[in-house]
Amino acid sequence: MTTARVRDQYHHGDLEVALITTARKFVKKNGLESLSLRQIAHEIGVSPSAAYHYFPDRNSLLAALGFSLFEELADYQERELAKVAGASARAARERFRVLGRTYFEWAIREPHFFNLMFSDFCLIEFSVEQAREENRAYQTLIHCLDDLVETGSMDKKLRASAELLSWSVVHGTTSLIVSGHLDTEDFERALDSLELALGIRR
Amino acid sequence: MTTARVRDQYHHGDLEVALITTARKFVKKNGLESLSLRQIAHEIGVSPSAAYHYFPDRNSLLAALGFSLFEELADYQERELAKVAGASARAARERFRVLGRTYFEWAIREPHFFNLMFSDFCLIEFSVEQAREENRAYQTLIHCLDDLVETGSMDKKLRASAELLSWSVVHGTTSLIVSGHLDTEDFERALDSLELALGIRR
DNA sequence: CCCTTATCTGAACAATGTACAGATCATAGA
DNA sequence: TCTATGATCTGTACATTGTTCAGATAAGGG
Repeated sequence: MTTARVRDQYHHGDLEVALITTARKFVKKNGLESLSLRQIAHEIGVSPSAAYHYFPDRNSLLAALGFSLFEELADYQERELAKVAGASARAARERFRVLGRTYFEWAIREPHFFNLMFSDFCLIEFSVEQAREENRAYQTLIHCLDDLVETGSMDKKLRASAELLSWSVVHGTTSLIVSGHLDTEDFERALDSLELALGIRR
Repeated sequence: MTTARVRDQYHHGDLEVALITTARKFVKKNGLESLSLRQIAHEIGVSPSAAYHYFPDRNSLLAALGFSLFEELADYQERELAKVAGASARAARERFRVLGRTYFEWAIREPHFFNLMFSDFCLIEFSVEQAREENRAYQTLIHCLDDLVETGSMDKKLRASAELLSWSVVHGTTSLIVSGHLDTEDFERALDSLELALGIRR
């Protein structure tokens, strides 16, 4: 009785998460620019100024949403990685590609999310918390590269370069494709080139 | 007498470029979000609706600005590249780094410009014209890579991968640094790794 | 010199972010 | 169980924004 689909209580009960959830829905559909606090409030069935009890301004709501999206991405990646567990060289190589592909596919499926995550909005609040979240993905990458070395699938000499290079290539192509400067099929090509350059794949 | 610093004529004479120039100034200082057509018009000394004779809406002005920024970047890169002309292997390698560094430094010096260039605003109008502008930079890269192969500074086998990989790494690290996910010094490290991976440098 | 056309003005409108004073409720303490 | 305190939300208000449109103004060709 405390929560209600159509507002029938003076107190919402879960307004903070409702704000983020609804913001998520709007950003997903129309991107950042058109996002309106008033529309969100209206959708939830709450007054325009209610949001200011949880967020100092519109930017902060966007930042909070961005933060939650980093979590979502990391969750998604870990879920997909679990599907190709295994100690074999083949599994290690597959995990490397899956790690890149999930990043890319996430961005392609929800370009507005990707744009938000790397926009100005996600610069202020993020430092410790975001770093922690991102480290989750980064640690996964490190682990993945170590597996490649251990199974003899990657040139050991390039191991030190591999982290930064992999992340840059994956993020770079993704960003360029999302912004329309490269074609979709370029991603797999870039992944191939990356593997070749890192000495991965027999 | 046709142009005037302080408006004293009914007709401005050069309103279209004045709009872009002034927009450039505002974006440079405060980024995209805060850009206001009314402020621009006020700064120029013209009525708020005057802009609509040249641009259908605010987005189009931003797109036009973005387009001109791609030109600026290409100009800047070509200017810097000219400083390290030469047929030697050393010169070719230096050009490769300069090409990356100018991209990066441009973005670091004017992050708001970089954000605009790869934002949603620059997706609509750009297809033919932007492609041409970007090809200017891309052709430069191709030429640069060919020089590396010719002077024996790059593994020929990796030549095919090099274009996409180089652009992705340079754009990727730049984007991640501008958005605060990597540190500034990571760029040169990434460039080193890229060269190593491509077999460049003795 | 007039008249057509490009250029710009002025007033208007709806929507937005945000501030603030007050209403409403939930709950801890009596 | 009653009450007061604090958290939560409303209502109103304001300045600013993008955008529209009818009309004023100027430039330039016939």
